[in-house]
Amino acid sequence: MSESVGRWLRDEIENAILSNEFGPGARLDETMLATRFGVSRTPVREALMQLNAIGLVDIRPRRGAVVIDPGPHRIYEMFEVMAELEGLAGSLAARRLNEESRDAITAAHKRCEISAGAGDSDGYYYDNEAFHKAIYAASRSEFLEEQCAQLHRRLRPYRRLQLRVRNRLSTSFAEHSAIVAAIFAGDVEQARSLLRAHVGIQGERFSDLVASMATR
Amino acid sequence: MSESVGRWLRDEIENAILSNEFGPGARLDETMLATRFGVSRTPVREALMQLNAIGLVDIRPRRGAVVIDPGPHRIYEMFEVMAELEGLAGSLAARRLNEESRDAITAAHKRCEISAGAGDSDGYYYDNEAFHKAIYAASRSEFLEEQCAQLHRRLRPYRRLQLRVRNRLSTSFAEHSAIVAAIFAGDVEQARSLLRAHVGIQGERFSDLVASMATR
DNA sequence: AAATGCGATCTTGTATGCAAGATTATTGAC
DNA sequence: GTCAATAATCTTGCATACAAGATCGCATTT
Repeated sequence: MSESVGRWLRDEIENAILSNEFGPGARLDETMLATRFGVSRTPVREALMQLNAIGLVDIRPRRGAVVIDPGPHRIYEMFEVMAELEGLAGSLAARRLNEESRDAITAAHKRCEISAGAGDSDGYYYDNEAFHKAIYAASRSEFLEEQCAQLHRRLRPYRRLQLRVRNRLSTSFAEHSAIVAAIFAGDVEQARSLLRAHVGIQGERFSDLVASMATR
Repeated sequence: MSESVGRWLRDEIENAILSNEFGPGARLDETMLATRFGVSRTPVREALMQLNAIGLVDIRPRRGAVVIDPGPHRIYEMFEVMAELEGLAGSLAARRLNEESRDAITAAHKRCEISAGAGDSDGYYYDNEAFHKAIYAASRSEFLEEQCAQLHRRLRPYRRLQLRVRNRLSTSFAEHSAIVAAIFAGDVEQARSLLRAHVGIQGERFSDLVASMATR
């Protein structure tokens, strides 16, 4: 609570959305949220506007805010863009690698190896996140890093769903190893295409997942 | 004024920033803005938060909002990402082209030809914008289209600066022609690399421009 | 019985008020 | 004369109040 109430509320509501407590299509009543969090409507409105700007909620004038439902197709589009941005990050990382970035990537990769070996799906989920963040940072492009982190965050729930798929952990880790090798070898184009494929496949697998769920 | 005051204010302040009336680093005093536009502080605050989310202003708790000064290096980073996204849009356009998109691109390209031939820098500026928007739309990826449009908008002022450079109009138009040919031929990789180069070069030229201005 | 019009109620959008932190000016000491 | 500390002022952040549009329900009509 050391920060302003508005920012705190934004994170709080964002988490509630990402953890599916407020599912897609849910109405976000200002008064309801205000009483729930014990604040007035003003900071609630501010939080909602920020979530609107991020793309998590839709605000229609005089009609309130609702949680956006991206739908499988749009989620696939988001993975497509994510793949491209990660590919760029990987290529820049391969070109500009320094010792600090190299160590950070190595450490994150090691942690992934441990959790993947243990079959710890939740653990791998977090370590995987750190691994990708290390690559963003290694690109040495602050803007790209921010864009990647933001999109990564929005895709979080779907990636989580994704890792539950059988054998995905070891496949993902094997891909990581190849990516690390390419970056460390300074192979710009290889790093780009491997990362693009790594993320892109996630998107495709995701839509498979959704499709299989929908037909049931 | 049919819309809400908040949205109107957001556009108003955004324009003031993009047209350099509020230059980089300028303090955006809430009360000042409120009296200037004849409204209360509440909608001003909302507008500022939206601009903060877009990335145009920086809001530090209890210390007010200031117009962000990206600096040449960060602007170059933004062009770098823009190049990648446009490349993706171009490749998707080449793969998914339909008659409607084809006509839209052709029409926009024709308008560019006319204004470029007339040496009309301002006219070309708008037609060029429409041309790129036509390619975003042709990608048939709504998410990508939105991302491109948003970044394109943020880079607007710098691109404008850019077109003043000598011979840039005819060079740009020639590049457009090659891009259109690649997309219409369905050459996915060619469309991607041409667009990437087209935008990327803008970024490089921009930093040249800034560097030459800075040394004076 | 279904549909449409009217009114009550609820929700959002904007304004204003008040408290707390930040900035600035003034005063005092060295 | 300069630096530091304290007080006054200003600005932001949150809460509350009020107005206007949207939603929902009821009644009336066809």
